[in-house]
Amino acid sequence: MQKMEYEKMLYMTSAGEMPHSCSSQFKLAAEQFQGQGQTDTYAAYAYADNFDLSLLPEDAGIPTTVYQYNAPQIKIEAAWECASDIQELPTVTAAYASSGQQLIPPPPPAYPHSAYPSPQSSPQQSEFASFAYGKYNGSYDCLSSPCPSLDASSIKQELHILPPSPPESNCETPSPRSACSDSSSIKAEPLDADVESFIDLNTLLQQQQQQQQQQQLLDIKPNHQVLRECLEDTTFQRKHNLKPLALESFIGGLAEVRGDFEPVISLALEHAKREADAICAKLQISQDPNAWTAAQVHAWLRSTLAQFKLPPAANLELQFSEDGAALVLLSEEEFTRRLPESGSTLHAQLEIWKMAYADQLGNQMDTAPLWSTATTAAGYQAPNVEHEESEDDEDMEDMTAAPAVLTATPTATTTSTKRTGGARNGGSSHIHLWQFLKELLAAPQVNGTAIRWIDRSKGIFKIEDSVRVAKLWGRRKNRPAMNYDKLSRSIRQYYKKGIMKKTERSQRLVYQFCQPYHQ
DNA sequence: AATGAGGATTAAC
DNA sequence: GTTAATCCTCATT
Repeated sequence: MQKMEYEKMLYMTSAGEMPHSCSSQFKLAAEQFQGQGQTDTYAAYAYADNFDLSLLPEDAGIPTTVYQYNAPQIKIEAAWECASDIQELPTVTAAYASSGQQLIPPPPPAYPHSAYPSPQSSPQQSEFASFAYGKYNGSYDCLSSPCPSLDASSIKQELHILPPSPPESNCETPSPRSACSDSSSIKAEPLDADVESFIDLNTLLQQQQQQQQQQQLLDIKPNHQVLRECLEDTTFQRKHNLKPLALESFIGGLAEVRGDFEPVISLALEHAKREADAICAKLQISQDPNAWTAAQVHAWLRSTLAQFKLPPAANLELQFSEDGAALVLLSEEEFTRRLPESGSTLHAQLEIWKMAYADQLGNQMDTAPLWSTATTAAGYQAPNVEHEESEDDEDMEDMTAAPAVLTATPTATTTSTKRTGGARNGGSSHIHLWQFLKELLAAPQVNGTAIRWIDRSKGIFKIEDSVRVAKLWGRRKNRPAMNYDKLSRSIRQYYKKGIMKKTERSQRLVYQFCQPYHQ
């Protein structure tokens, strides 16, 4: 792993090699936080679109830790890139226990799962994508940094020192292109006492603009003199007690990467959820898009169009006759076909809603029992410590521990109490298996790498971890004895119902949604 | 051994 | 009646 691969990673996103799964809506959520902790000059370099690789020091001297400071943002994308390769989470949180860093005792986790971008959306899906790419572009160098000395707790500390956001100045629209002018119409009702900890997008946007200005200034400097100077400057490393990292440890570092970025993603998802809460309250609609009536779909569409300052659709009701359950099954292409100007944005936003709701369900399913076993008075107990009574939960516990770090912050202690923790199934036990599978496919923060799209346009997916998918299904249906044998039997029942089928060339664990169920 | 296919029965709604 | 869970046998990979 030398410079070549280093460069490859560095340009992975800009070269269009960003995995299809790295969705724009996730970036959308992620960029809500990009202002945080980004006051350091180095961050601007990591952002630079035209980051000159020739400026990088030779292999041995790559000051990888310089870019690690940008870790929270970078890892959001980076980790999804590698998420499919990370199955075994124990190493993730084991890092917390072994890092030697001072760890803040975690409160109950707000989010048991890491939040990964939906694999459904294409990079060109929305205008946010280019923005996000521009921002995070060139940041894959962080992938090469296992960050042994910068764990989530330090990230949290960075976030913690941010100036507090004015509680009433919410600009809740997640897109940077959506100004606050419309936000009054969707302003969050004080649904609970946690509103005051709301993240203020105004602040974030201002910080972001400052960074853009910084970047522009840098761009016009000949030979990237400032960049050179900063790359050679090690004060940053000393300041943060960072050590140069061996690129060879990249693979092993991915696990830690995942652990590190989860808090930020949880925060992003948290924000998305709060925004959704506010809109739900205003429109009097369910948080679950599947529950929307056609009229509520229209209300949501109009609200979202206004929110993003998109041209209002004259015949929205005619174009979208679906109810919520059908709406969530529409592809981005279908959205775009109906509304060329705004379809991708609407689809992306809907994906965020779905993700936020799925995350909430995940919390309802898993938070309470996991918290009690995974993070007790022992503090950061290494998750790979056996919990003999709950083998089924070990994968979830692993996902829970990392986000727990962040929940110590003022902005993230919020929903852990407001959720109906411990209420298993959350009233979603009527879900059909095919819907659940689509939900998993759309919410990899829940399923990890257990199931993924092979060819989304054709509705072909693969169950990568049959045991895990079966467990998740069993959890959802409150059927502890569920296994893949039973699950697959149900899937096979779908054959004659025309819901699913095996692919033309039958492959193990590969199934395909039939057309009406996958557009 | 894991997975796939499908029959049969049962339970929940 | 529908759907899924469960159990089963047998075939395939």
